[in-house]
Amino acid sequence: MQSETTEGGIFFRPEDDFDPAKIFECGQCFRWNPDRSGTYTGVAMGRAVRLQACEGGYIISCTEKDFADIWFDYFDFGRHYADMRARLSTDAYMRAACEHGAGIRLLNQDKWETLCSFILSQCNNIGRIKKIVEALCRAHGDPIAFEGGVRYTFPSAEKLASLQAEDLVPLRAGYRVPYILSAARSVAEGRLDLDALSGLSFDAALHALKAERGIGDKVANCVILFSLRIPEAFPIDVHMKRAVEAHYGKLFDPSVFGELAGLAQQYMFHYQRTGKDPYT
DNA sequence: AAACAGGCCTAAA
DNA sequence: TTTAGGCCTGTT
Repeated sequence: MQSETTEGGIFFRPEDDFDPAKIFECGQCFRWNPDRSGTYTGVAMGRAVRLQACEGGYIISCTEKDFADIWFDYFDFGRHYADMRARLSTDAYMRAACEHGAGIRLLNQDKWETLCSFILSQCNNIGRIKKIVEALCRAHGDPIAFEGGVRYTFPSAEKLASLQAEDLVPLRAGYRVPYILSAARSVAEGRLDLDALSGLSFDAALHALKAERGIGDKVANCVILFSLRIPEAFPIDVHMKRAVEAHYGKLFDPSVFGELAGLAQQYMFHYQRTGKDPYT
């Protein structure tokens, strides 16, 4: 990947798929927002950054060290998405989904933030999830100075574990509050070691996550795919269920996509939500 | 107004 | 093993 220090941050030229709008709006993250010009600002990995398109590439407002140590991996620049799309284009439907989703990348996000955010996501729409997450960060995260204003980090599991349910009433997160507090305590007290999970098999990681209150198949698969980097995770929500059954029937097994299953899911999901699939 | 959201849990077949 | 109803809250 070509990158260099420039005015306002690091200039980089992605080798293949990189469409910020698709990456940030395809439902895998909740803390990136665009302005009118399509420039995104986000808070992730304990930092606030701006990502803007420019002639021939993009500029991200960070140091060279952070680009190498954090953002390269966060944006999954080590994998070749054009190749993976080609390998997933095994039938007319997947070809259409891959083409429609060209530019998507799977982010490698913070494990605890992903776990907590997707617990909050259950039975909620993206707008409300984002509001709840921002309220959580504003109230309990650490402030970061950013472009003359202030942003807030995602609060650590230890921080949340020190709170009571009544402290989180202002989030308006309802019955999900006890779930995130319980998860925070499991992580803070070492019963749930998220870093260790990423070294396990998919089945083992799934089993460990589902042992937590408030974490079922869907949330666990999101955590595994979006933060544990175990690529065969395949989250199935109501939209995915519809897409899968329409094209592959009720007996579909995501393992037919092997290690590309998670990415296949993203393309299918995005196509289902924003594309024009004549069969669903 | 009543139903429904990008699930999960529990109880009951 | 599968299914129904309830759950906080906000929106339609």
